[in-house]
Amino acid sequence: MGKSVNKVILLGNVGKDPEIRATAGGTMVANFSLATTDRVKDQGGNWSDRTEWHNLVAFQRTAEIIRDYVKKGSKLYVEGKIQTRSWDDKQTGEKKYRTEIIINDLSLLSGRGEEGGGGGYTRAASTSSFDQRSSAPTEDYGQSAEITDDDIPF
Amino acid sequence: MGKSVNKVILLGNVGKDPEIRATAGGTMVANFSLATTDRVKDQGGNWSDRTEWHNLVAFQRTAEIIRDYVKKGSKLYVEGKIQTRSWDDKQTGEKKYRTEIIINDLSLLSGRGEEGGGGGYTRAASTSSFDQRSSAPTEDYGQSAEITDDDIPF
Amino acid sequence: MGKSVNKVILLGNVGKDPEIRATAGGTMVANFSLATTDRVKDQGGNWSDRTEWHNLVAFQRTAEIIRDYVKKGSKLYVEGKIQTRSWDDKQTGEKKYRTEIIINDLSLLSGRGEEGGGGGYTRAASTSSFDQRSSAPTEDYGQSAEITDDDIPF
Amino acid sequence: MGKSVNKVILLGNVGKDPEIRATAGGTMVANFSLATTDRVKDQGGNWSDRTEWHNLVAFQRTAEIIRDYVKKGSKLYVEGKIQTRSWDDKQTGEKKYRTEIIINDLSLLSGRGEEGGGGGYTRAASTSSFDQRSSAPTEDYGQSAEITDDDIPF
DNA sequence: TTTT
DNA sequence: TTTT
Repeated sequence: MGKSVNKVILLGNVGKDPEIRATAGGTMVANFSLATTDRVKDQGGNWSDRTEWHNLVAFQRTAEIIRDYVKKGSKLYVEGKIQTRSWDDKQTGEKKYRTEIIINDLSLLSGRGEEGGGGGYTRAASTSSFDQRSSAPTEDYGQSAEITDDDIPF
Repeated sequence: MGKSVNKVILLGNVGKDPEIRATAGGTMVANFSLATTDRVKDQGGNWSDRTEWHNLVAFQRTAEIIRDYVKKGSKLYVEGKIQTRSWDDKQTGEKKYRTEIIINDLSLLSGRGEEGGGGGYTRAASTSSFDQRSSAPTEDYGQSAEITDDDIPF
Repeated sequence: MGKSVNKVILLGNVGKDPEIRATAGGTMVANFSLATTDRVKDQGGNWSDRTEWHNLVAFQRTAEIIRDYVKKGSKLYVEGKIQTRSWDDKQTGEKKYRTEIIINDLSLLSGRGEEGGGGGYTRAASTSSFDQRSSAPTEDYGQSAEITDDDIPF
Repeated sequence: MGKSVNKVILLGNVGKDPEIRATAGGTMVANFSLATTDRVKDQGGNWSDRTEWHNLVAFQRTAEIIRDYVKKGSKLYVEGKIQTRSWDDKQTGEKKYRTEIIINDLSLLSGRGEEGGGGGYTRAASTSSFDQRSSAPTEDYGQSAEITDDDIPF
């Protein structure tokens, strides 16, 4: 039949310091919210910003990275999937839903203030780096490779 | 500061025929659910499928395309963004949330039964098609371009 | 510092039957081309289609799946990363480049003719499926959850 | 038939100050290279970094943004599509290929040194911001909404 | 609750 | 050519 795809890409800012817990079974869990902001036209036709808050969840090793490096205000790139959990509210007996993004991969782009533009989580920087190409491809194409109006795709 | 990113990519099957409406202001709206299925390990360590239902919403021209071509069972590729709306429940007075995917782009991959593997919505098939290259690039590289163990990135 | 991201998403049709090989080291490799088609405005201001051919490469288990299920004409969803290899042309002594998409994940959306709209590679369909919700969320929200003009994000 | 998809997502660092030109037809064009770095296992089984250089191209308004805000060292998030141009080399008569990423959308994440962690290109910050939800969803779910081992998707 |  |  072919697999399905459920993929989310977010780039935004963390709203609060993450909450770190462990389940009864001992799995590390990190919970936090991430804001993305959209420019939208409101009813009056004016542009304004609309902030969307996403509930993010990470497990195990990723949860540990979040515990160690992610704070309120951190700018984050996240890849994940959408998952909606449901339960019956004890008070009202109603079914309730909560949609969360389960993080598969993340990249810390910056933190607040003291962290400046860096301070990431990459463990044990590698010592050797091998590029297969010695020179930049930018240099090595002739006159004929220049983009002309014919190449413009619109 | 840099913009934020809120992007969703889904590939799955439509749960029911879409509901098509217009708002009071006359904007066409399409609502439907899309299932994606994940292979997960359950508590017993066995693999099983977990189906996730996503609430999709489309507006205007995209809503019309959905009205005309999308049915229960259709396989769809969708690009969109996550949006959570909230309101106060009239009965209980509680705040309720509903997370939806606002569709930006979609591709109909197949319908049910009679539509076989085709029958999409692309309007007015183009008559001319210009490929810049006449043959598949697969052919045109020499012996030295073959992948060797050194090229394997793992 | 934060990791970087190199991600490609393609949905298109396979140009020829894949070539399957093994490296000297015994790693299975699959090579094939995939076409995606863009609608672009040409110099005369007319809309036309521009087909882009991508060089895809897969290794190991993914290469085996491709060997078994992917054919000329197959419609495929692919996730991967961009990689450019280079070598010195034996004839001219020039540096040559070849950009390829290394497949990380794929979904077979249909095959040619006889396969109709299905016949994928998912092994051993699962017998149990647990949805946390029994019905489509589309049903279960009240009047107040309906989208109004105020909810439209443009 | 359904449309195809050709989408690239990159997050990396700019290798040199962009080159800004205009075509004969007056279209603004920006060219630059972006590095992404992958952690790969080499032949000896050791982890090392492999840097991939991508050729990026932007047109019109996006080219102007790049001219004004993107520099050598800038960290960038980019969305685009893959395009391979070809031409006949005047010297050797051989067919040559150059694969480029045509930028559709970008987000400046930071520059070097003096730019600190900000200084983006978003024009005319909006004055009003309307969130539909007054309080964080993080707070407002009961005990039963907590993630347990049953909720963990692996 | 974030960020500019 | 970048970045840590």
